[in-house]
Amino acid sequence: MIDLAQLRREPELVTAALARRGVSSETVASLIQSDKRHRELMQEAETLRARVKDLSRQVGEARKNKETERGDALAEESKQLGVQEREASARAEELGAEVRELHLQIPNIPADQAPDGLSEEENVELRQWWPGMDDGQPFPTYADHQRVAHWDIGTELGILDLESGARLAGSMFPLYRADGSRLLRALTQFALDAHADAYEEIRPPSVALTETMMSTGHLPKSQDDMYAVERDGLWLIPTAEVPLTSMNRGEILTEEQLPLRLTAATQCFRREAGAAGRDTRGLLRVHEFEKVELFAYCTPDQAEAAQMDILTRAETLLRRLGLPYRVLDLCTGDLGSASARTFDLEVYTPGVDRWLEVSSVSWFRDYQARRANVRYRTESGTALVHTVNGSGLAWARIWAALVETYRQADGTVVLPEALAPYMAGGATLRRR
RNA sequence: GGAGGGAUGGCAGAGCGGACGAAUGCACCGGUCUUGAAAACCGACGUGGGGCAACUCACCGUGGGUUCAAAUCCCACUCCCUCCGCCA
Repeated sequence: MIDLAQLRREPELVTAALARRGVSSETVASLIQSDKRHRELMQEAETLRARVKDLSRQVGEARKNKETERGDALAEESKQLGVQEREASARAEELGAEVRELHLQIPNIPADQAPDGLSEEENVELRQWWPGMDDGQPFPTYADHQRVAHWDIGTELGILDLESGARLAGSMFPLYRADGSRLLRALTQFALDAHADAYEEIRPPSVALTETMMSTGHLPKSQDDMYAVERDGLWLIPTAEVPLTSMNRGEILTEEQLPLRLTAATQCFRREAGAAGRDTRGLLRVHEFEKVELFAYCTPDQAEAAQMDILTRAETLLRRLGLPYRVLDLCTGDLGSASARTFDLEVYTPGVDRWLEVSSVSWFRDYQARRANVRYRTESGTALVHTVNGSGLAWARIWAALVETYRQADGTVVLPEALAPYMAGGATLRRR
């Protein structure tokens, strides 16, 4: 949620900033309007409430002094006022709900540095990297044996079984087997080890309460993209960002605890409603995937460095895996609604000849913290923390990139050095 | 799933219809004393909302209810503890 106090203080500035990401001034104006009216009604109700409390006190006093008649009269007066107070409170509450609803719908204010734009076409590519680039070599050229889609390689080597996955859970639920399954496990291990120096490893539940989903902004907005376990009021997490952001919900941290950095490997579940059909073959887009997430609560001053650290770590993993990638600075129109600034990492996959998003590194300012009510103690009181997060990395697409990039002429896949320690059965994937 | 007990400020813990936003102890912070520290003493000491301010409202697990008045009474739920059952 954006800061209502700021909206009241500098409405033009906020309106202009939100316009950069396509929020109409009418939307903002209606929130300002409702908020104002809400405060008026609230004051009205509170004044009445104060009078009821005062009269009640007097009733007690009168009765204590055995002034029965005066007590009864005061009680009666208070009772009348109570009726008015309840009405006023109900009106205020009604408008409060309206304000909240409008408030929840307003996306975050984009960072000044975020490039302007309306859609993903206007994202800015900051840089590319590929093996050998630092030695002045050109972007790799790929042989024919590398121009094979991962779903074909997977079937050929018996390491990816999409048919079985579909039989068990429906389409877009991949089933990995043999070396393919082990590769997935190796990747998680590889990444968690790489982040262990600065990030506490967390193994959170894979489901979350509605309340928890609310605090990250996934609900109610993205309800249709989430799997629900309705009977128990639970949702399958779409990313570890959900549990990590809410871990300290409602708490006040000390400044020494910050930046509080966490990492977690979890399954991620996404319904991808409406996405079926296009761009969904193989592992391009799946309902369940494994991901290592990096996350930090920090002070506003630490936020930029914290975001850069996550971006650097994600990039480092890609470099160690020897996979070409590019970094995009998302334009205002393509930012996730809670984000102030986001960098996407896209890996190049030669078999399907595409750039696939494998990480999205975002700075949320205090937008999520306000909803989750996570604060830290400052000299003069408390302040909301900033949150940043990003994947490091999402494995389904990395899996695809690896098998396509490292496919040999003989059809086997020879994995990069970095993974060797984690592939007990050998770094060469072959049919067994 | 069954029976019982519990949930109050950073922690411990009292309060069980009327000035309770809440005793007390500990912790933390400021001060006195001291060469310095400890001890002792004095003081401050929850969070959030509204208001220029005086001030005011909300919050004692959560949500409802009773009452002139609820931390306190009633109902439902959640979580924790003990015991029983089931179980990876």
